[in-house]
Amino acid sequence: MIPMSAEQRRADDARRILEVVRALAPGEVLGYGAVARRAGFPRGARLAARTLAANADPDLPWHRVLRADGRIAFPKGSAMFREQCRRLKAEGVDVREGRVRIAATPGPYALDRALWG
DNA sequence: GCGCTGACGCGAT
DNA sequence: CATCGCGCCAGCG
Repeated sequence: MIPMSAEQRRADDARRILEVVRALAPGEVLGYGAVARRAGFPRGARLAARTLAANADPDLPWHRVLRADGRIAFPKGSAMFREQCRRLKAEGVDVREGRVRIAATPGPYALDRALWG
């Protein structure tokens, strides 16, 4: 095993998380924990959140990541909250009261296709 | 090392 | 449903 500095490890973890987020198709939403699982971090919900918070890539579809219960993670009414709402609606996602009805989400997607698919 | 904090999750109430 | 509590993981003072 080649030793990796803590800094390199963080960068690598972030890269893996971002890779999963970038793979999300328009209208496909996923929870932070689900994103982390796909990236190989069984209990990395917070890692996913941190990674998105630090991200600067303007092309990253960060708005497709929600909390496990389908609600937007930002405080209701905040600038980020409104921005995420706007972006989701812009791609046809049904957002009501800052939350997405996962079960009713159209397309072949669901919240991580029932969390494990 | 210690405690607090957060774009979290989940079961219990 | 809405809340609470507690677990979890990193980062930071």
